Amino acid sequence: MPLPTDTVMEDRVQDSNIRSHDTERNEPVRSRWTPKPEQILILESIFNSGMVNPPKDETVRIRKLLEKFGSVGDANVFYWFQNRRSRSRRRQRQIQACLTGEQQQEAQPRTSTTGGAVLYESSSSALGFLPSPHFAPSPNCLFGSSSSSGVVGNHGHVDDLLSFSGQMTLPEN
Amino acid sequence: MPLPTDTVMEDRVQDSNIRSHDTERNEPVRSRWTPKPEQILILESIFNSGMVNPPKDETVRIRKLLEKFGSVGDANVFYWFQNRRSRSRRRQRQIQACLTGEQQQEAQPRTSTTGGAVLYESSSSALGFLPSPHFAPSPNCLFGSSSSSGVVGNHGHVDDLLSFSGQMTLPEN
DNA sequence: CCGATATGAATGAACG
DNA sequence: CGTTCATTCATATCGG
Repeated sequence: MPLPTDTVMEDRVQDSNIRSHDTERNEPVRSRWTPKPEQILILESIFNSGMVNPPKDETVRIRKLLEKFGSVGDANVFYWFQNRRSRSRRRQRQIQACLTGEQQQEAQPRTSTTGGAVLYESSSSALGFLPSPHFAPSPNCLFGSSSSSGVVGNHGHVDDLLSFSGQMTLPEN
Repeated sequence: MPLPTDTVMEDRVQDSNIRSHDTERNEPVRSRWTPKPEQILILESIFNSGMVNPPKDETVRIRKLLEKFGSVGDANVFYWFQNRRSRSRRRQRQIQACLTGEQQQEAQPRTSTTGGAVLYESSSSALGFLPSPHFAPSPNCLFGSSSSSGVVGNHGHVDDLLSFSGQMTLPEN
């Protein structure tokens, strides 16, 4: 079937106008985008509907949709889906690893490779996302590691490292 | 002169990070290369100098230069330039798209693909870049903020909001 | 006030 | 070269 293999998306990196102009005095000016409940609802709907990796076109459409409930940029939508995918995946992998650690169950032949062509991952299967709300992290496999410390006073001196050529042109941006 | 020029670039300021990345001696086993500020400066300089696609030879040279400030491989340099180009490109396109809504600007002087040569980007302007901290680059077409939580009177038709199919598994919030 | 967690944003690395 | 994944950083929110 002619899937819109447009695959021309990837639109992140927009200007994150932080604390620019608070349209409303009730707005505590957030530094980063905070999706409103309605927006989250929409996004999750789409994601759970199977569209885990919307093409550029769809991304824009989604953004326009979300915009009705609050300012949002294409990049935000893009990031949201990316993080969502990544997160879901990681969760599953962790859970799997958790189980395999004791069962060593072989049940994942490559996961069909992410780079295959998974544009619309069919969530018809029982997997893809976890319907469970917030299950307590498995106390067995998960371990919090507070890796603090690491104060390093590095940095050498920037000698004459700019001895290339002085063209110094600021092309973009 | 603190003129809010459009001097922008993805300045990621994460100096006060905890687990710093000391190179020699105490390597906290870093999975991927994290360029140090000095290295970034060098790379950025070169890039802004017009050399957006350094040949192998130059890559090696650059790598050796960077090595003075921390471990780095040729591949890292190579990847860095690739990502840099890609990102710059995307930025422009996004900005352009932003403007197209007003000016319908048609311009993309597709730099001739020099095959595998150096390819000095010609989109050079006359300006020196300044390592400015994180700041709002070019605020153009972007959102602002919004509030209105809860039910919103959809003054703009929500179209087929749930045309994707609402399976909503509602997390827990 | 401080620490842990959740999540948006950035970017290095790799795939096609 | 364009797109996607994985890892990391930064900030918000919560809980003590």
